[in-house]
Amino acid sequence: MSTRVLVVDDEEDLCEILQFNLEGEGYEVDVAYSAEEALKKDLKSYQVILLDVMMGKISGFKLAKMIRQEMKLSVPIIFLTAKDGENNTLTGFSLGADDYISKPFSVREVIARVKAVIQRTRSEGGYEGKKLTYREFELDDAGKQLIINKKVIELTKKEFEILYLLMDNPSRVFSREDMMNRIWTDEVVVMARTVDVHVARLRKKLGKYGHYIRSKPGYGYYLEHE
Amino acid sequence: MSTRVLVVDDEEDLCEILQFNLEGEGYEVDVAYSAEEALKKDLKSYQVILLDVMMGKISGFKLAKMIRQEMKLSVPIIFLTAKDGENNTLTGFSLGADDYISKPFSVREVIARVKAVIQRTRSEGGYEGKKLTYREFELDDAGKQLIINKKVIELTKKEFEILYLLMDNPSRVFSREDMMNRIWTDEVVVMARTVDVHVARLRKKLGKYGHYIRSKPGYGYYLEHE
DNA sequence: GTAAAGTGTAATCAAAATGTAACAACCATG
DNA sequence: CATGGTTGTTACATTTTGATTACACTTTAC
Repeated sequence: MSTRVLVVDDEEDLCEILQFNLEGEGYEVDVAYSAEEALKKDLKSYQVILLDVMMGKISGFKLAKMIRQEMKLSVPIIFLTAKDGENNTLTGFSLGADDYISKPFSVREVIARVKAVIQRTRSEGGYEGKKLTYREFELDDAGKQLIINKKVIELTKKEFEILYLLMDNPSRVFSREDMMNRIWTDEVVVMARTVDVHVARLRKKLGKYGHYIRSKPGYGYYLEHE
Repeated sequence: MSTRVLVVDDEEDLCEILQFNLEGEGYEVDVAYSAEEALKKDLKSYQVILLDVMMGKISGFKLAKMIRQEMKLSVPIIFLTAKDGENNTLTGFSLGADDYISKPFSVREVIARVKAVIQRTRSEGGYEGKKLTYREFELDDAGKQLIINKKVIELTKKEFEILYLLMDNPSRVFSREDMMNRIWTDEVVVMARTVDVHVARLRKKLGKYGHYIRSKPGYGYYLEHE
């Protein structure tokens, strides 16, 4: 799942710069030039909202309050304020809070914040401690390990990601391309056969359960129906 | 009883951001844009007061003195100070269990402090000597030391914090970023490799138990399953 | 049944991640 | 203003993982 970010600011230049850079980081970026425009979006579909405090009729604060109080959304919000701070190097931390950045800010800084916020919400919400199960498999996301009948099986990152994908959507067939898109970042391009090799290694580690992962010739891989 | 917080600062944006975020944390937040305005409030009804040092006619310090000496209140005060190079004119300032944060700060930091202060005043008297154990490790939070088979091992602060984090969540994998965020809270940014070095030093002190701390390539560090 | 396409997997080399010593900066303390 | 302890960074050694290729084997299409 790609991470979606919404930028709400009436300065078009700024929006473009942010959009360009955040997209460069692999985020899917949407832009709104006013609070009204932002309200037309499906706000709950974003992982982070960057919000200018000073804007046309409806201020960023009002919008934030609407988002929180009326729409009852808990999307993390990062405020952009015009008060110029000097050098904001920042890394504070506390769970569940929004944040603010003073203009002028460096793009680097914004990206750092966005990453931090996403990181935080990831490890906070249902993501942490998430355990996927399929037959005798128990995939422990926090521990990045697989447990089969109380036995721990260590997986490499790629193996973990492949198994995670499959167990998250059992009985769905994933083409090699699907997997490449989901598991490998855009900059990295690998051969389709590479997927096969990883699946083979994963199967080997699964021992007698290896055949739970099945291949459908011409289509891809999937988990056998329970 | 809900926890009441008063924010006193002449920067309206900042006040709003703090109010918004603290309310998001479940606090009841009141705002005053000047010392005079603050004095009209029922100051003893707050559990914490966030106070800007630099403000109009009456400075934050003066207000604090009035609160402490004339009104004889012991409400915890957290000062917000403008960060200037030759700081520490503050260190001599000991009006009790107060705290101060330099601007520019991150909202997360403020919230963390507020939580800490409230926590502290709540559990006053009852000393919290939390002890974590994992296999033959016994981590004494009060003494900030590790005991293995009756033997005391002195740890540096960072070592202690890393071990504490791991022992508090055994078998969970912490990325270097996780650790940086949790352990280097203040406005310090360190390289990810710095975490590695600390882990290495910690392992060395743990001697033959060093391998209890394991690394998972691509993910981070965790405590070996017992 | 046979050819073509698709898949399984061992072996190999390259790349990434980790372990750690060494050094420099920092800081509290006497 | 030395001093020892702590901390952050770098550089290099080592380990682990990852990508590709080659060849054996299976499935599919006709």
